[in-house]
Amino acid sequence: MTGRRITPTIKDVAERAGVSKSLVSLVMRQADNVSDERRRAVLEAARELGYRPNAMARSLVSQKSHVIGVTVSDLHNPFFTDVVDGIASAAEEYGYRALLNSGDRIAAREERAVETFLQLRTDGVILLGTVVDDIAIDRIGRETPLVLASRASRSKVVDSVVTDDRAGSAIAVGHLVELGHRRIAHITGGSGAGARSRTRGFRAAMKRRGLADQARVVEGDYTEAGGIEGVDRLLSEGPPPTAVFAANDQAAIGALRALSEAGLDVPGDVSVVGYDDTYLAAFEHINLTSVHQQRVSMGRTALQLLLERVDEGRTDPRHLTLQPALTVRGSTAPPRTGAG
Amino acid sequence: MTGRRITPTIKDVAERAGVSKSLVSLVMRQADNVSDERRRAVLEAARELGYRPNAMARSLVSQKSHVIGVTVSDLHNPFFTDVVDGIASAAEEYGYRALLNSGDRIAAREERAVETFLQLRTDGVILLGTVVDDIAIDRIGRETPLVLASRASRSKVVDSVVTDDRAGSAIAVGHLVELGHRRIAHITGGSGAGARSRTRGFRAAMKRRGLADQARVVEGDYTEAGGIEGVDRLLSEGPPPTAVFAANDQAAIGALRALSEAGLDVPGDVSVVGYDDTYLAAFEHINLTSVHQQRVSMGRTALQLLLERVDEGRTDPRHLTLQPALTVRGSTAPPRTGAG
DNA sequence: ATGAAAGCGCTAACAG
DNA sequence: CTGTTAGCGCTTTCAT
Repeated sequence: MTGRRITPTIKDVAERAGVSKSLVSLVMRQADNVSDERRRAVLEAARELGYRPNAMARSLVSQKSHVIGVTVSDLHNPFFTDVVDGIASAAEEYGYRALLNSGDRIAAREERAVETFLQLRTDGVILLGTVVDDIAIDRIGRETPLVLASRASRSKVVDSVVTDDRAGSAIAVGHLVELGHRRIAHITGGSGAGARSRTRGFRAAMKRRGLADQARVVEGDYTEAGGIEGVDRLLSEGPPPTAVFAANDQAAIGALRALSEAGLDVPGDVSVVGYDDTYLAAFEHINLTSVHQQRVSMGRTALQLLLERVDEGRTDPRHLTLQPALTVRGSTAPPRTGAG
Repeated sequence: MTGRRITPTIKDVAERAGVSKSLVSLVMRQADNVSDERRRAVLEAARELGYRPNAMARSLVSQKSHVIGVTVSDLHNPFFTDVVDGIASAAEEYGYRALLNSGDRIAAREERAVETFLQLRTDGVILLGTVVDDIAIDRIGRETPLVLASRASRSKVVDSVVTDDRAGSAIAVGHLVELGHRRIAHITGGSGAGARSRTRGFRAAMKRRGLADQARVVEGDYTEAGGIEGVDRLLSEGPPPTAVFAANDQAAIGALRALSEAGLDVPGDVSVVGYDDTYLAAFEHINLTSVHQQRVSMGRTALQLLLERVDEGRTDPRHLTLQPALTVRGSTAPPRTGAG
């Protein structure tokens, strides 16, 4: 046990069972055209030796690893980990294995992770919430089957699946307007993923409802601090809004905090809507109405798109859009009478 | 471009550069005993062809993958993702690559993830917050270099690195007692990882300070709901505590919620301390005093332990303990005069 | 400094 | 149904 761990090979099993390597190979791959007697012998020898097929050797010859690589731009973002769940569970169903690598929001790190997957000859790659640019994406897409999750694209060589963020904003605005709100402010997500679409969606929705002049937009950055600053700015300039729509939950939580520090009640004085419907929003302590994305579906869809390329050889690009929904919680209510 | 992607091999590069495969191999591995002229030729051919060494073929012969497998019991737990950061960054420094696989708190899934790594012949495995039992751990430890992170162990065949949870509880109690609290309650983490140690640490610390009779313990389960129930029970039975020490941040947040619903002010009426110091605790909206674990260090340490086995051939077990600290925020303060 | 040959552990025709 | 023969793409002696 203290000596060098020696891993048995197919040859060891063959010798022990008194058969050829091919026979062992067949048995290990559950081929049906093997006599019961030999099969039993092989299985027993394998068990006794603690034999485990070497996946590398196997992939080397079969030119297939049944492994797909996934880079996650930010493992700390609960949104992404839900998407990962979808990817992993779908992969398992289809007989694949998803291996993760975190990029920490740094393009160079993500590219290195991709390089690892390419050298490992994974069957395909999913880039989740990637921050690498379109040029790099196309370059990678020409090297391996590639799909983008939660990252819009019009590439001709890769697939993508995203949530319709403009629609998400429209739903949020719709909810607030139906409650009776008119003076609605929006805290943006700055240059974050999907932030621009969410802001465009907000503006368009307000305009569509004839409230363009009531719409106020302040810059944020998808962080709690950004949400706090955003509300501070909104309260110091002009009449306070009766509702705030933040570009993500973190910013919405910052808004909650700033509003409460300003002595304003949520949802009594001001309603707040977040985006992403992360588990943070569901905390009873926070209880935030939020735009929900189909996270698990996004993951499953990404994997399915990838396998269309890997297993079925599709090469023309597909760009899918998932529809968001609204999870209504306690942070939204009609405005105080006469205040709207 | 639409045809089958054909990946160039070392042979293609050799032919193009007009040299032998061995020469290309040497150049790709930055060997120094190669003439500048040939080296340039090889490098150029490789670039033109878009050659990328096949890591599988390489590992197959060198018996080394430079990849280590990491199973994370719960990717959604921010504590674990920080540990992963530590593992990944240390791995990179030492020339290794960490590949992740989530276990979703299900032993069978974790074991399957491990099986994948074993078949892939990764150089070693780290089990983070694993839920698999000691028997399985020893079995795996006999198959591959293995270290446990955030999971105590006395195994003779694997290493482990954990936080001293009893000390963590002692620090929390010490902080509260120094503020003047005496009637201190504890909400446990049920059967969760480390929960028992935290509770034992709480009891021991209270006893050491002569407050054994003031200590109240209610069962929880590391969730927000558990924290809410815990506080409800504390408030309905006997005199309310002036301080609550929850076994993790989630439960503490539940406690915060229940206390505010009961009309009690934090920290005015009741102080609250959490455990793990996750980013949740740092939200200004939550602002929770919490016991901090050295998460990134834990990850780095786990990787270093693993490499001692992989690179240096160590086989005797090492079990390390990291010391916790307290991050003081706004949820703790002296009790109201005369209330303690 | 460079090349030829052998082989890592496995699968895939091809015979029989 | 089973064994033989070639490789998969690479590293590694061993010559030269």
